[in-house]
Amino acid sequence: MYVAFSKEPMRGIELPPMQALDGTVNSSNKTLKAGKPLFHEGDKAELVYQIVEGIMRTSKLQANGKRQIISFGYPGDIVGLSPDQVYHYECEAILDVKLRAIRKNAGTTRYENEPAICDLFLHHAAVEMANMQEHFMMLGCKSATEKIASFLLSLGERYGERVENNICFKLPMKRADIADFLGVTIETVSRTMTKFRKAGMIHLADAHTVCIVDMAALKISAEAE
Amino acid sequence: MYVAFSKEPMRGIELPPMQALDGTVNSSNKTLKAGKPLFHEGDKAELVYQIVEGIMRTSKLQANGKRQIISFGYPGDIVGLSPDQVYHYECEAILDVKLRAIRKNAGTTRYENEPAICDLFLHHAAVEMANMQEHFMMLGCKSATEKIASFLLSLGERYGERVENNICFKLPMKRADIADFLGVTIETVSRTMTKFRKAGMIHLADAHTVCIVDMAALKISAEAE
DNA sequence: CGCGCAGTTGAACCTAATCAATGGTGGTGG
DNA sequence: CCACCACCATTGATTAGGTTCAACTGCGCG
Repeated sequence: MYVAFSKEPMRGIELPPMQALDGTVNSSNKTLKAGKPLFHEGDKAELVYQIVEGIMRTSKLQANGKRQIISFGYPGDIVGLSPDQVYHYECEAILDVKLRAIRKNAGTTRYENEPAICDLFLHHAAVEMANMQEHFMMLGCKSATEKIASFLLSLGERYGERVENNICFKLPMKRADIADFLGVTIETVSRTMTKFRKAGMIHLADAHTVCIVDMAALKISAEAE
Repeated sequence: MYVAFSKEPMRGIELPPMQALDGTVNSSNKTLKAGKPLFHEGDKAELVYQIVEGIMRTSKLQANGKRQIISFGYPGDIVGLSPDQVYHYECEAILDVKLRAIRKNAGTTRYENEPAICDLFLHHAAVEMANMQEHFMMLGCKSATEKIASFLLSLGERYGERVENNICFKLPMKRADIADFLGVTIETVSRTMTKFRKAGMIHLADAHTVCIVDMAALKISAEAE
C-alpha cells in the first residue's frame, strides 16, 4: 500500500477464494467514484478491502484541521485492517476504484480459525510496516527538496514506464495530497517541482504527468544532506 | 511497542506456550545490557522477540548519518517481525533488557501452519500500525512544542504514577533519542523542556525524571495550532 | 582531580511557512 | 458554443520557527 520504496510486488493474485458474505450476492465487490470516501476514522470496522483497480488515499485528521496522508493505495493493496472494531483512519478514492471485500469482521478481530487469511494479512501488515518505517525517514530526516525528489523517484521506480530513455508516470493525486503526505505545504511542493523542472531534472507535460529526465541528478537531490 | 497514544494494554501474558527452539535449552531467553544492539538493519531475521523487562529503541539510519527512531519498546512489545528474511531496522537496549524469543523464522516468513502465533503477530502488527499512524501525525503535522508536549503526555498517560496530584515518570532515553524520535534537534528538545519548566507546566527533578504539574496547560500546548 | 559525555543556553542564520496575487483548466449553464 | 465560475497550481514577498554553530555547565567515573 505504501508508495515509498517498497520492492514488494502486487499480491492481488494470492488471495484465497472469495467468500460469500452474509449470503448476499455481489456484496464482496464494490466500486467507488473518485473523491468519495470508503470509510471514515471511527466508523465501525466491518470489512477489509483489497484494491482491484484505481487509487486511494488513507489519512488522519487533526483537531486543528491539519491532515496527514498515511499512504496512497494502489491495486493489490489492502485497506481497512484494524486492531479493534473501528477504523483508525480516513480512506477515500482518488480515482474511480474497484474493490473486493476480503473479509467481514463479524464481531471479532482475531483470525485464529482462518490461517490463510491471517497469514495473508500478517504478511501484508509486515510489508506495510516496513514501508511505514521508510516513510518515517521521509518525514523526520529529510528536507523538502529531498522529500519531493524521493517521492518522485519512488513513484517512477514502481509505476514508471520508459519513454525515449525517460521514466514517465502519472501523478493522480493533487498537490495538496502530496504536501500532506510529505509534511510540507502545497507551495513548497509546487516550488520544488518547478525547481526540478528548470534544472532539467524532470519534464512536466502537465501538472499530473511527470517524466524523469535526469535520474542521476534527482537521486542526488533525494539523498543530499 | 509504540509510545504515542496507544490505549492497548500489555500483552505479555497472552503468548502461546513457549516453544523449544533448536532443541537448545534456554535458547528462548536472552538478556542484553543497556546500549547493546539486539540486531541491525540487514541482519538475517531469525528470531522474533518479546520484551519482558527493560526498554529498547528501534531506529533506521540514513546515508547522511541522520537517524530516525521508529519506536520505544516497553515490556510486552514485540520486535523483529519482518516481511522477509532480514531485519529492516536497528534494535538496541536503552536499559538492561530481558527478552523472550517467540519464534525462529526457519527459512520462511509465512505462518499458515501456526494460527495462534500468526494471530498474535497480526494483532500486534495491527496495534503497532495504528500507533505508527499516530506517530505520522506527530512528525508531519505538529510543531516542535506540540511534539514534545504530546510526547510527555503520552508517556505520562501510559507509564506515569500519581505523586501528590502530579503525574511523574522516568525518561529512560537520552535527549538525542527523543530528538530523533520527534524529528527535531537535541537543542530544541532541551529548550522546549526548559520552556515548559519555566512556565510551571512540568517539574524536572533531574533530566530524566519528569512530573507533569499542569496537565491542562500541557494538553493545550500539545494541540494548539 | 580531571576527563568525557550529556544537557543547557545563547546568537546568527536559513529553510520552509505564511500571506497574497495571478494564471490556468474543466465543468456548467445560459 | 462560449462565458463564467470554482478549483487547482504557480509564483512572489515577507516572516517565523527551528537549525546550526558555539560556549558553558554539571555529573559520573577512572
